Amino acid sequence: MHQILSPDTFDAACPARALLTRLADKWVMLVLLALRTGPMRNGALLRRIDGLSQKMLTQTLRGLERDGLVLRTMFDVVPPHVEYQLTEGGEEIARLVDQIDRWIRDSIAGNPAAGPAA
Amino acid sequence: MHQILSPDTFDAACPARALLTRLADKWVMLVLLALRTGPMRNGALLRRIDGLSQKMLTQTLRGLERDGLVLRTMFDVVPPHVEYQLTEGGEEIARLVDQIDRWIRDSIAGNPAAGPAA
DNA sequence: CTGCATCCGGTTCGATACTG
DNA sequence: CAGTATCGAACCGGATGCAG
Repeated sequence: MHQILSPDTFDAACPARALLTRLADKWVMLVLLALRTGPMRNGALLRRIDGLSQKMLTQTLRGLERDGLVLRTMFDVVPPHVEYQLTEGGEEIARLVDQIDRWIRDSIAGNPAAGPAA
Repeated sequence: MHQILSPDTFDAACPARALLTRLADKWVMLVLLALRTGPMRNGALLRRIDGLSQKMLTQTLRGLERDGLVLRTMFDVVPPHVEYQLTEGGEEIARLVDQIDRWIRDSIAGNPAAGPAA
């Protein structure tokens, strides 16, 4: 277990680090942000996130599902209709990711030339 | 520019998304967390973050430096002495990353069996 | 519409050896 | 101690084709 304010090493075997590592992925972040506006279908996510392929979307959603951050709801109709939404935990994380995103955008707005650097 | 609460797509060319994407990396997150305790040397970071190679550390630090989140200080002595520390912006981001980390650890502590899922 | 299986090129990454 | 250079292996990720 790694924790701040202690001299502990960040053990690769730590379950918390494993999860953090899974979240540390660009598609994961973008999907979490996208889902903040509400439940969405596969196609909608695909259309909304530029550059995201079907393969990576499915893979990302499955991972988020396994980690309990996203809920998948299947409506048994034809043609198939599937919706994805954030769980409570997912919303918590997504909120924090959004804060990072906001900080970045504010930061860039303030320094149009470069990144966050002065 | 992508932003929450708007129907905008998450444009791959958006500078904010580019930066978010760079932060969405496991070593970046871990290094930011590690540096929260204060300035650190190359070797210390290497020792502290299990599984981190010299190559990836350098690469990660260079990236964070370019984005203005980490400051590199070189003391001109032999043997060489270099210290890395968070900038103001770096601390902001690191704080948010730490909140994600905390949430994860609390969540796991509450549900030892599985992940964040209920 | 949703999603899986396969292929395969590009990138990443770790190990090692070397420099100042 | 800090960092670079090189190389081969592993992984990632997109394209395509197929299925329920």
